Amino acid sequence: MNHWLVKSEPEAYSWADFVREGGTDWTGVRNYQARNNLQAMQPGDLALFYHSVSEKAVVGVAIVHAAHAPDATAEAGSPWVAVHLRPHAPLGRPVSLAALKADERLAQLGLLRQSRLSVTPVRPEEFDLILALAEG
DNA sequence: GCCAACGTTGGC
DNA sequence: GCCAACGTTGGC
Repeated sequence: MNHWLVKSEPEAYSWADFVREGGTDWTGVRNYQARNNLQAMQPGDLALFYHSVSEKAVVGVAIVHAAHAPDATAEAGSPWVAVHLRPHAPLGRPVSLAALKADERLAQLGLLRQSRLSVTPVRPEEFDLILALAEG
């Protein structure tokens, strides 16, 4: 099983929206590197859900419910794909960007190394550590 | 509001 | 194929 981190601006689509809807097609990714990550996702993979810009914190865990399919919001024949994500669990408490940066064990975290990439892989030990930080 | 990072576009 | 210009993202 692989682990991931997906970003969303809460003003555009928040964890609360995600929970309310019970899941969503993760559409709108228009970057090849992020698309490649979407294509590598398999059902059962877990993804940290990060609120960018206004909140800057990991707030929950999503689970990949369906592997990639063409992004219905893109033109037919375009290379863009979406996966279907469902809520898996909220975090006990959000883990802020500052907290991620402050932990030297997360120095290689994709989010920190390439802050603009909207879908990044997360190493299992990084994933577990972030969950542990959320437990306080 | 500013700016750094970075991806894309287009002229040459 | 190179690179300058430009647009977008997202942290500060």
